[in-house]
This record gives sequence, structure tokens and C-alpha cells, in this order.
Amino acid sequence: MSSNHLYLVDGSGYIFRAYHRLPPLTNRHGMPAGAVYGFTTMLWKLVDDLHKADGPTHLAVILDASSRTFRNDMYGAYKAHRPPPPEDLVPQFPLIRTATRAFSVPCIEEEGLEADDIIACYARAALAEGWQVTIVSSDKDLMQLIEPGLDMLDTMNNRRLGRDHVIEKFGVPPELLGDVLALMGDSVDNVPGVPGVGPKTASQLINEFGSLDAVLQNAETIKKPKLRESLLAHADNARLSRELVRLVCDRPLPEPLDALKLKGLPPEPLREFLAEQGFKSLLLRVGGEGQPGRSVLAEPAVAAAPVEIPEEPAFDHKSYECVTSEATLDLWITEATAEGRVAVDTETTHLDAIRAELVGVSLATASGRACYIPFGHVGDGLLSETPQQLPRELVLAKLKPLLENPSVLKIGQNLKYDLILFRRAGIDIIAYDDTMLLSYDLDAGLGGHGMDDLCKKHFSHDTISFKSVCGTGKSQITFDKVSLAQATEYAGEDADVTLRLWQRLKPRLSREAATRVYELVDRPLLAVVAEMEMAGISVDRAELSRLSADYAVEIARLEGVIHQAAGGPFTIGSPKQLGEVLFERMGLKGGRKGKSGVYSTDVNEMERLAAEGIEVARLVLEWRQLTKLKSTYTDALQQQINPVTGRVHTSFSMAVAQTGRLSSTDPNLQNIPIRTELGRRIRDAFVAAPGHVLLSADYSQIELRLAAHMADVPQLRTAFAEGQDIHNLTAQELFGTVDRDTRGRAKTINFAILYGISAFGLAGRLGVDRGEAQAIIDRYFDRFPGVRNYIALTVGQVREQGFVTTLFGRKTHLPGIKGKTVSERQAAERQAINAPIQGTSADIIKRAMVRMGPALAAEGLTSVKMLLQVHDELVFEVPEADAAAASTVIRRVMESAAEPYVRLSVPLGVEIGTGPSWGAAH
DNA sequence: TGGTTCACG
DNA sequence: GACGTACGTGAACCAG
Repeated sequence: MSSNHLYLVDGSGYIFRAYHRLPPLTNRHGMPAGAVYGFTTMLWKLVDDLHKADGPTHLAVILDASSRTFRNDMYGAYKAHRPPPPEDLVPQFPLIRTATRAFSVPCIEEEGLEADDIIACYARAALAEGWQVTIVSSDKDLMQLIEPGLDMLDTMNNRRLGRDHVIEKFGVPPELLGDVLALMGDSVDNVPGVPGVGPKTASQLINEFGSLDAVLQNAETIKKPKLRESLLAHADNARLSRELVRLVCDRPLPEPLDALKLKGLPPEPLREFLAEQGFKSLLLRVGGEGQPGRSVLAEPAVAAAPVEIPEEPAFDHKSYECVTSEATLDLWITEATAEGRVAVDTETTHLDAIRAELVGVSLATASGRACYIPFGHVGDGLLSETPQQLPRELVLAKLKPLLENPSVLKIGQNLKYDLILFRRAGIDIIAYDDTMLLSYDLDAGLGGHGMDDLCKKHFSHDTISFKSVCGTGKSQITFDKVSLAQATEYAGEDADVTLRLWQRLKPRLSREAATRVYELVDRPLLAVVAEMEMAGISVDRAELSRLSADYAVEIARLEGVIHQAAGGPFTIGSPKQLGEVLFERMGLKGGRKGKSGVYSTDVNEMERLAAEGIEVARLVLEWRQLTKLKSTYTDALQQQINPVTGRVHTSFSMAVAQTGRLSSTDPNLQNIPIRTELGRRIRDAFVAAPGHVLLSADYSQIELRLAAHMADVPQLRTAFAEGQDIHNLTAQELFGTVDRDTRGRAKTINFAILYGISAFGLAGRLGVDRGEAQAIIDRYFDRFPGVRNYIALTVGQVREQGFVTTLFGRKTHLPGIKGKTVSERQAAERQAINAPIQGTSADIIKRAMVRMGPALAAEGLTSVKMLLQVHDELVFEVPEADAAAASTVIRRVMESAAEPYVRLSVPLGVEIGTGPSWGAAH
């Protein structure tokens, strides 16, 4: 006997009832949420009953996918006059899906079928396997399904409904209920039935004659004249009604029964959902905190009125106040507190937040109203003495309560920088917005998001340039040497502009459906990335130095050989000289390229020559690799070690990449070599602190998985679900055979798809002619028609709207789609194909990063530090003893990072390694 | 400053 | 028939 027990929740039915039975609650943001709250508690109780006697082992929520079904084809008026759902219930419908996903419970809906039918199909299939079935609903139509092994549960009053209930209520057993319902009809659903026949008469008739058919056949014998006439006149309607109430139970299951297995409560997605909804009491049950946040669940898709641009004063540098007395400082702080929001900007001695020292802080409380509070100015040591200013400790002590006040919103431009500086001064900024990120999430692809760009774009105003204040080049001074008068104009303007930008950008967020990606991804990520930058990573200087020396010896040797072969010394690193030496002095074959008229000497060209047996070409390639490694990595990294922390602190740019990725600078730690053995050695120089290990966690082939999901390619989805080798599968589909050659070609093609394919490009990479490449592409599209469809839809979308979006709603604008030249437009098309995939991958890992800290903390793993992100990889520093426990949490958070807002039809795979160095952790 | 090359995903 | 030709980054170097 099977101990499986499947619970099928009639989601749509539930919320209609919950809506009418529960008080009209709203969530923290004034959005109606009563039905969702009821649904959430109900689902919670069910999931919690896992393994209890008679509790579920398998669970699914079933929803109506569409209003049109086969019943409309049978009878046009079916459900035609159903009143529209109440206005404050409508926005709750999509939340039902989100709530369900937050519990990691499957949410099933199918075009053309009503929820009742899907429930019937699952019930039938589960009973056939010998399972117990419980339908969570009190819908009368579903009661037709009751039989031994299947009951219903009314969660509103916690009643089990069985055969007895049906007999009591309708006077007939479940197997005859359909006949009764057909006679009764249903005015809400517009099932016609027979006029004048209600529940009492219907059950009486069925009991008397035994079935609907018998009733209709014997209608003439009925005594009551009115009833007899009505039955005779509406016999056809009764037969039609019988079909309308009959549940379909023979359709294929959208998800197999096993997929409905209940897994228990998943902490992160659930916590996020509850926090966003503001369901505080429920949140306490999962051990989350009631963090202030904004609801981002309902993105209003409504076309918005244009943003009103308030009257604003012109920019006036002279109006900004320089704060040098305690009393004035207090006034500004009081004003900012009363206002509830304040723009903040820091002035420092350095661009690098880890090394910079604070010099002053500027605040703005309204357009045109800003001040500068200097405390670290020293004068230039010649003409001006150290100016009169408030002491640093006093200013910071006064600012601390303001900056840490959760009910005053701090607004910054590139706030990550200021966050780090304040953190280093013992101040934790909470409750913040960042205008750079606002602009990034609204206008990615439409230009830069730096203050200067934004000010010009939104206010047609040129900010005071840093150059004009601090000079440039050799005579450049640090900000602490700038006069207070100049500093006040410059710093005051920065805060003023930031506040004005916020007023301009913030209201657009919800109008343009960017709230979700801002609130759920980029804004919370800012503090996480700041933390990572401060943590830094340890590198072994001696090891780098050894590598540099090794490389130097080899480079010198190669230079000698190359010069000798070339018949004289020249600058190998100069593409111009190298081209001339190879193609003129040595007379090799090759062509000019590009407008600059320089011979191409890139890898492809040199490899071509090397393959032809030209030894110099091979040596040049080797020389290039070594000089690259030495100058970019082994030499440069040693310079980048921070003398105070002894570690390397990169800076992650959060608003540069068009697709939503991070980028890394000073130094770039996202392009440390790994592909060649020689370069890989550099990774061994990235080491863990004593007593720790480095842990590297990689999403495996995340972009191909996302492509399989987004383009809906069943073969690829199945392959990922079953852990097959994806390139082998493609090789099999395209070439009918799998060997090293076809697998390699398939891999190239899979990547080509992600990047927006062209026959020419593929031909070049595969070394075949264009016709053959085109044939391969055609075959790919035939085998995976979803991909062709995805490309067509995406390109259509970008042409129409000018942007594409990720699964989380992140936009990439592609103005090039309306470009003048064909090549510009085609380039935009390729970007359009790639951006949603690359961008969704970026969204997912960012969400994992946001959740990682709390998830680790919940397991007591507070010493685990996240150090780096490399697009699909996260690198952590972990106390040796915590490695196993940390792996478990990290894997869980990364694999579930899309939930609950996005439910992927492919699993996300994560590979984890640990070791004393980054190299060893792979 | 722009062009070229090459390191990464 | 021409247009060009795989997506996203950052750093170092040369040459003007």
C-alpha cells in the first residue's frame, strides 16, 4: 500500500471565498492583501502538516490559466455573464502564484482547461497509483470526484467532506451529482439547466428515475404540468449542461506526480515574500526580521501619465552654505530629520574608497538648498593655512544619528562609495536610495549614469568639474587642499544635483515597472558589495614576485630569438611594427585591415601563420601571453596590495554593464587567468587567511539553462533536469552522432545561439563555408523551434519598444535598433537576443548575493565572508571548520535564488570547491 | 585619445 | 547588391 497522499488546492476557488470571508486587509503599502494573507496561512498549515497522519506528502496549487476553455466552444454563453471580480481582488491574483512559489510548491495551470479539470486529471492519476487524494476546496462541481480514497477539505472550517456530505447536501451520492447539477444549472457560470428546477427538485427527480437520461426519457410521465413542460422544452439544455459540468480527467499531466513532492519550508524565498508583503507575524515564524522595505510585488503595468516636472530653482553655486559652527550643523540636521529625506555626499582625498580619508560631507534638503560641512581640510601649506572648521569627531558624532535613523531616507549618487567611507568611520547608513542605481534600472543602455552625465541629461546643466577644482595631471591636488569657498560650491552642488535627480527619477520607478529589480536586486545589493570590497582578498606577494621573475627570464629569451629571426630589433608589442616586420620585411602573406591601415596581427592571424609553420608567429604569441600575464597580473597585483589591510580590494561597478552585470576595476579581479595552465598559476597566489579556506561556488552553464527555459526547448530542459551533457545532446540532435569533433562543434553552436547567431560568424568559428553554417543553423532551429521563436519574439519586441527585459524585469535599452546602418541595427538585434539571458543570469546571482548574508547568519556562520563575484561564480573565505556547513547554505541559496518571483523550468546547478587558494578551489 | 590586443564570463 | 559579422567587460601598451 502506498503511503503517498496528494493534496490538490483549488487556488482560484480559495481566494474568492477568502476574499468574501476575511476582512479587507491591506499590506504595509496599502495594497489589498486579505485574500493573499488567508491563502498564505492556509498553505503554510498544509505544508507544515507534511508527515503528519493524513497530512500531505505531495501538494500542488491549481489555477485557472485562461477564461476560455473547451466549454466555451460547446456553449458560447458559458460563464459569459459572470460578474467581474471585485476591484481590490484583481491585484491579488498574481500574488497567489508568488505565494505558492515562495513555499516551493508547484503552481499548475493549463491553457484551455479549468482548474477543476486539472484537479480531476491529477486525482484520477494519483488514485490509479494507489495514492490517497484530498482536494482542498468546497466547490460543488469537484464533489463529483469523491470516492473511496478521495475526500475534500474545507479549510475555512477545517471540515473533511466525503460521500456522506454529498448525500446530505444534494440527496444523491457523488456519482449521480453531475446529473443533479445539470438539472439545476448554475446562474453564475451560465450553465442553463432546466428552468424551475432547483436542488430539491433535481435530486428528487434523479432519485426517482435513477439518472438524467432516465428523467428526460420519462419526462412525459411526470405529473406536475409546469415541471413536465419545462423538462420537455429544455431537454437539450439539460444534456448540454450535463456535458458542461462533466470534469475532464483524461488529459496528460502538465507535471508528473513525482514533481509534486513536498519538500518542507524553504527559508529564503519564503522570508522574502513575507517581508515584502509585510506579513510580520508570519515572518516571525521563519525567524526573519521585519525589515523596512517597499512592496515590489505588483508592478503596475498601467500606462502612466508623464512625470510632472516641478518648478525648480536654477543652480546657484553661491547659495550653498559652509557649515563651521555647531549650531548651524544642528539646524541642518534638524531640518533633514524633519524632511524625512536628505541627499548626502562625501568629499575625500582619494577615488579609492578603501584608501580615501574623509574631508567633508555635503547635505541637501531641497532643490537649491545645500550645505557643506568641512572637517578635514588642511590648506595648501603655502598661501592658505589650515582653515577654521569643526572637528572631525564632532561632525561625525552629530551625523551618526541622522545617517543611522531608519526613518530618514539617505539619498546618494554612487552611494556605495560613501557607504564604505562612513562604515570605516563607524557609521552604518541604513534606509537609502542611490540615484545612480535608479538611473541604471530605468535607463540602462541610454548613456552613462555618473553624476555629470545625469545632470546634463536631466537638467541640461554642467556640474563644476573636479578638474577645475583640483587641477589635473602632475599639479593635481587632493580635495583636502581645496579652499573652503571652492569646496562648498563643488560639494554643495553635488548634493543638490543628487536630490534633484532623486525627485526626477524615483517617481518613474513604479510607472516604468522598474521597482522590482531596484528593490529586490540592485538597491539591497549595494550594501553587500560594499562589504565585499571592504573585505578584500589576500594575495601571496612572494608567489607573484616569483612568477614575475620567471616570466621576465622567458620574455627576454623570446625577444632575443624573435629579433634574430626578424633580422633586427623592433618593438614586438607594437602591432604596427610587428605587422611591417612580418608582412614586409619577412614577406609573409596577409592583408591589411581596418581604417588605420595597420596589418592585423591578432591571435587568429598569428595562429594561422603558426599553423603554416612560421616559427616567429608562434614565438610572438608566446611572448604576448607572457608579457600580458606579467604586466597585467603578476606585476600590477603586487602594486594593488593595500598597505593597511595587506589585501587587494577591487571596486565593483554596479551601473556600467548594459545587461545588469557587475564589472570589476582597480584591479579587475573578474579576468584573472584560468584558461591556460601558465596563467592559472596566478590564481594560486590568491590565498585564504590563516585557518581559512577559499570556497568557490559556480553556477554550471547558467546561461544555457536560462536559454532552455526562456526559449522553451523541451529536449534541453529534460537534459538539464536529468544531468545530461548538454553539448552531447546538441551534437546528437544536429549531427546524429557524438564524438569529440561533433561535441566541440555543438558547443560552439550553443554559444553562438546565446550571442545572436550569424551564418558568417559561425562559419568563421567552425571553419566551414557560409552555406554549411547556414544549413547547421537551419537544422538547429528545426530541432529546437523554441529558439527560433524566442529570437523572433525578442527582436520584434526590441523593434517595437526599443528595449528588452530579463525575467525579473530589468530593461536594456537598445537605441541602435533604429540606427542608420544595417550593421548597427543588426548589432542591436544580437544584443537584444543576448541581453535577456545574460541579464537574467546577472539578476539571479545578485539575488543570491543579497540573501547570502542572512542565510549564513541564520545558521550561525557569521565568520564566512563573501569576497568576489565573477558573473557566475562567488568566492568566499571560510573558517576551515565551517567549510561543509557553509557549502550547504551557499548551494541552497544559489540554487533557489530565482524563487519565488521566477520559477524556472530547469534546475540551477551549482558546483562547489574549496582549497587553500583560488586555484585550488576550482 | 583611439586603436589593438587579450584576460575573463 | 552593400553592409559587416558572436554577447558582455577592463587593462596595458603603442602611437599620434
